[in-house]
Amino acid sequence: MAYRLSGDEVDLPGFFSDLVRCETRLYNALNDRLRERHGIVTSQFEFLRFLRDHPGARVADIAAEFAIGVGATSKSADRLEKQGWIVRQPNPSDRRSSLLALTDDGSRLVDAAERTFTEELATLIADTLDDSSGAAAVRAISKLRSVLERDRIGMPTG
Amino acid sequence: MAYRLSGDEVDLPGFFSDLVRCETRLYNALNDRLRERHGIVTSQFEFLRFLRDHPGARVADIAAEFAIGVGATSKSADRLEKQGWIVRQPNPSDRRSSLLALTDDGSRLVDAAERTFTEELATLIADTLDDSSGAAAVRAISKLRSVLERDRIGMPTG
DNA sequence: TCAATCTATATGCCATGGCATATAGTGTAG
DNA sequence: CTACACTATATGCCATGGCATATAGATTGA
Repeated sequence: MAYRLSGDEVDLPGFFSDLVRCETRLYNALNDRLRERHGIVTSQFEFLRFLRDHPGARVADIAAEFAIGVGATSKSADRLEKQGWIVRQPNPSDRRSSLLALTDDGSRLVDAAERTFTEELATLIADTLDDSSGAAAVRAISKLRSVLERDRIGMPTG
Repeated sequence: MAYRLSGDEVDLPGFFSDLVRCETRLYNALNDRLRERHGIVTSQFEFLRFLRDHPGARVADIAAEFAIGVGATSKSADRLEKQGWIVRQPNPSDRRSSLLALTDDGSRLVDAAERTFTEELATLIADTLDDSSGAAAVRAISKLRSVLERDRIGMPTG
């Protein structure tokens, strides 16, 4: 026991519950606001924002980013394309895949939705995280994400 | 600006992305392991564990705990009941609702699954969170959950 | 009492995601 | 060149959850 000096052992199942509950409630609250103001939900906003920041991404790139299956990503792209917010452009270097890009409408939508998203998120969590413990939490979650991504934890099969 | 002394301002959208990505990957990884060993997924494990720790809970209690709709909760209970892991017992003080409880099979299942869950979770995150920043993160997420629940943020309508 | 109202749950329809599989296109060994 | 393995995406079926609505039971005010 000489090497177990810290009092930092944590209740991991309790932490996991807290993490999931926070995520659910924040997602729900952001959904409500984005739906009411822009007719989209948070997952769609995240998809569009990623595409704005990574133009020409392929379906597989998006699936990897969000740790969802490529099938689900393809269907999600179908729906956004049907709404006229994104387009599939032929990929000159590989005809199996398409390069995805925002339309002008999609571009306007994501910029407007981002303002709502940022504002709502600030009202939801800024006060609670605005101390040194909050800053530590932000760093720790960022590190956890890096580790999970590095080790390719929790990638769906399809 | 005299009162803005700290350098702790955080990138809230970045934090939200990290939080969601962690949750997704952890949930996926736990799903894989629980499915392979016990034939259930994480949401079912959480439902059963809550019922073990709150015997006689009603559908509405479970919906509130997990911040999901009562309709979804009712359907989830249907599926668990069909598997023989829970039962709906008549509520003597209100015939509109039932008191939910684990069967013996459900009880055995949740205990076995809990061992898998705890073990897998430790493998996934113990190392990363085992420092003072991790402990701070655990406290901050716990506090955030409390605030969100206190303010009833992100409760679905139905 | 009893009508109006409220509450708890169940159910239907829709959207989304997982997983399995199909299909088209790529790369490669020979 | 060409068969064979591999890869990227699309699609079908299923499970799950949101939201709207239906229904039974509880509550309340006159």
